[in-house]
Amino acid sequence: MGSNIKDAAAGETLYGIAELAEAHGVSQRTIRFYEDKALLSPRRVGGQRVYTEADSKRLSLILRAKAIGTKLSDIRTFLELYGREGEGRLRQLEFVIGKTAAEIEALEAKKRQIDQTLAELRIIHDGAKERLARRRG
Amino acid sequence: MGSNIKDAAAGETLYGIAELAEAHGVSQRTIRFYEDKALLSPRRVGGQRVYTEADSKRLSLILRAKAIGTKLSDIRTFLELYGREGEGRLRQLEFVIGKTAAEIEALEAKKRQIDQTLAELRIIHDGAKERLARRRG
DNA sequence: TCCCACGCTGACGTATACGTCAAGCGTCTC
DNA sequence: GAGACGCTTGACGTATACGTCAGCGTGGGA
Repeated sequence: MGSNIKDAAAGETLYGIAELAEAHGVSQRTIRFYEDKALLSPRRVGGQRVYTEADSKRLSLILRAKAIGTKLSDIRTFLELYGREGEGRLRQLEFVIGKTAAEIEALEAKKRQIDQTLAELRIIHDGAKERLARRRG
Repeated sequence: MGSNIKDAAAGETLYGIAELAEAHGVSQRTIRFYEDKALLSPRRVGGQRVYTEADSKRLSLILRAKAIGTKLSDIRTFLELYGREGEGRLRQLEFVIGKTAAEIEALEAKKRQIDQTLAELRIIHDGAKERLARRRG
């Protein structure tokens, strides 16, 4: 039972949209939305979407990128980089190098901002804890 | 002469909305929007908004929080914590401690995600650079 | 004195990221 | 074979974070 599609002829593991949604903790609507945005492009079996392990990992990437505040449109261009990464054309390589460098810099800047905010939060947190302790002590 | 309001009676430095917007690199509309959302509440002088240094710092906080992906509504509750932080009532202290702890944890999780993404990006980046070097070498 | 730059408010528009609802089709089950 | 599910598409709705535009008021310089 479970609707996992594992044919006798041991192919790779495939998933239906319900499973994928469940596994990643997102709604089916969200997954279809990502498909509209060309972030995912599952195979179709009689009209129904069928996802591979690769699709699943891709979705993980998407969700992680989203979690750190990357726009879906940016995520899309990045996934294209991933895809093209294997190709060797010069212009493409330069493009990839530039894009990744820029993104790396942006993320490191974000980390610095987070660190600064963390520092402030800890001051407030620790201060409040101390005052609480004094009141009780 | 810039419209900086510095009266003879050396009070604190005050800013008009244009200056504040310029200084922080945001639009006036954005600043008014934040006021609608109760993130800022400048004094009024004959209907016009007048901002203090404190307002300016507050705006910095808001913008940094936004940059790391915090929703404006969350930023607002956090600014309220900042404000109340001085008070000593027990329930408030506990509230602040809980909220800040949760936020600290969330930010650290975000940092971990960023680190993971950074690692992946560096692999792609370095790989592309290497292939580029080989082609040219 | 007149006019323009600046600021204010309010209404409406836009982009992003989904949620919700309706209607239809295929299949599984009793 | 009749529901009951599950999945599909399409249309419309919603929340967030602003941008844009119109219309009005005010103060200061030519």
